[in-house]
Amino acid sequence: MLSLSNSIEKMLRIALKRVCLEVVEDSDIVGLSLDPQLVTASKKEFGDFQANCALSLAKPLKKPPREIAFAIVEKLQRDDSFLDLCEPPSIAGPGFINIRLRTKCLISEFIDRLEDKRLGVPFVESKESDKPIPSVIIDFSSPNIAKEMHVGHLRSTIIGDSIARVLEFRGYSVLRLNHVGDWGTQFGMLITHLKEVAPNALEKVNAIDLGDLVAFYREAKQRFDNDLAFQKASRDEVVKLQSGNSLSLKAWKLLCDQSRKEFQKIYDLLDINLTERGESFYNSYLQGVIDDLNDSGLLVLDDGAKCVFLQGVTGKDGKPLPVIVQKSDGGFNYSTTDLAAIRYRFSSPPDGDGASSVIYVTDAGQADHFLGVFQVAQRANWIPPDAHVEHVPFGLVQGEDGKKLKTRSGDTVRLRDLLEQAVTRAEIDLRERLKNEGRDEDEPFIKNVSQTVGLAAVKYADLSQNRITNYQFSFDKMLSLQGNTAPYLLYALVRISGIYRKGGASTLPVTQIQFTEPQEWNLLRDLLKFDEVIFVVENELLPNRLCNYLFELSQAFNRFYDQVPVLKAQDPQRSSRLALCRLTADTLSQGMGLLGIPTLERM
RNA sequence: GGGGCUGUAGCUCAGCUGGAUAGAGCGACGGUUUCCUAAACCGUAGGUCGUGGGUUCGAGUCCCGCCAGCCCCGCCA
Repeated sequence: MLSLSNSIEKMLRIALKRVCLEVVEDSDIVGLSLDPQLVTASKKEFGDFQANCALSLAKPLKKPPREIAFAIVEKLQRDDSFLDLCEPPSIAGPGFINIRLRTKCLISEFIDRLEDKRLGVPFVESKESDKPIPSVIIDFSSPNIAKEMHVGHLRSTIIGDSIARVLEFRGYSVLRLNHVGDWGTQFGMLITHLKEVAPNALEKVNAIDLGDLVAFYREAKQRFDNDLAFQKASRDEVVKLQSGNSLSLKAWKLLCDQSRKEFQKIYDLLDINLTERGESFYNSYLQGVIDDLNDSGLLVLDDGAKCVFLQGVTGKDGKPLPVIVQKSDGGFNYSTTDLAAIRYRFSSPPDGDGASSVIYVTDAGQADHFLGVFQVAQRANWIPPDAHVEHVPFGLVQGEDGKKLKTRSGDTVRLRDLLEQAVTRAEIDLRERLKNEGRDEDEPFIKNVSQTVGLAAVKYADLSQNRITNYQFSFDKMLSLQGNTAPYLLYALVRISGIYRKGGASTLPVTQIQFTEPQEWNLLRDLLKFDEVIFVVENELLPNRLCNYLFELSQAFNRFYDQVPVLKAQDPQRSSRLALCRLTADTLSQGMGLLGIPTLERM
């Protein structure tokens, strides 16, 4: 309904301007807001839209708001194009203008949707016709080599994936980058440990399976924390690695390959596509970052470290905080890498991606870091004028005790186990239900439904919450099959499939569509809001808005399904309702697809 | 000490440029099945929107103070 509300807004704007001109002089109108303040009606009883402008204009126009509203409505009632779309508007309360779309208008929108594979969502256009479609880089997931993926990665991974899917659907050219932690000081201890524990691994190919990487990492970390000689060896190893020592590189590669295999299992399970481009990719660009910063006069040597001091960000003593780009020992750190990445991503090919927008999906704890890095990049002129860079933060994953789940030293829920458990619990639940209902299903069906439901539940639980707030991790809630959960949405689709299985074929042309029940109109109105929701998700990068919408849509459908017969109805109701079911199914599966959740015909 | 985020029903959370009587879900209580999958639907109960000011015709939403929780704060990422 985006195009409809845009049209109505234009008509309102014209009416509003005329009303204002009757009251004030031409020269005074510039100071007035001519925004009709058209929004979705706050309650269904009020209609489809409401215009709130009369209230805020009361003071400047020195007239009661209801009088202004009345004048606007009067103008609208003389506008044939408006009356073609809407019922005569009404005034309510202190001066709200309530607008209700004509049923023929809703039905014609509905018919358009039925034939539109994109469900009313337009393709993105470049601002200038000669320019290519904007390309967006989404940096998400980004686990660390030699560590297991845990719940924290889950958030970044599925939120990032969903945002990517929405932008792809809109037609952006999207590059999904997995900025894996495949470089840095932790490799010193890992390689040192590897060399001691499994020296053979470096001689032959595939000589060793590292097995549990978490255990391996823990062992190395523990030795690093407690053994001074090991610490020294680790630090030396970092230098060797960074200077390109072949044995060190081999060990490094071994660790990366092993991790990559583990990550890929999770990505396959979750159906996540990513292009791996780890931190190490930017190694050859790090010195360029320093040189560039030096040339632009931003670089300051402080306490032996090369820094850029931030503007407007002060620490203790009120002094500006630095971003350290080269440590006093000559080594680079994560800020250097992130800066190199920004520079590369915005630079034109071949030594860059030429992105018009870069989005980072990481936890909110990194907000300060990114703020600093973005500022430096800005001041170094690495971000083109039309381009933008954005940090999309999300809250912590907390346990049921409300405390952060540990990530560094053990006691982390492994993502693999978590997903497995979700699927197992879905399976137990399914088998129980089959038993209770006396249904007999084969094993492939049970396995497929369990996996789909289990994984969907995990994804949806995370996505359906506003990402800014902390996420309270709870197996029970995540896997609960009632309420605002993935299974509820999946079930609505299953019901629709059921109707088609029982012989639901439309027998009348769409021109005969008509609706009579309030449940039908409610469902129809919800269906037509899909394009607006996608617009919001694209702009706010909040997948939970889409979840909310899909939940409300499912509720509207379930009420319809419960109270209005489809197959038993006579035409034209029967065909009309079948069409409604079809669009509901299309919208739900499209919407869930954008959340990265596959759907089912039966469950 | 400085900065960021959060504080809405017993619990988990929505609340879109400030707008009409603050909404869901779970849990609790009660009802619905000759009918397309009851993983559903309908109803009841439950709120000084952390707190005190301010701006405004109008504040959960904007501004300031305070309280509480969590996170971050120069050579880890």
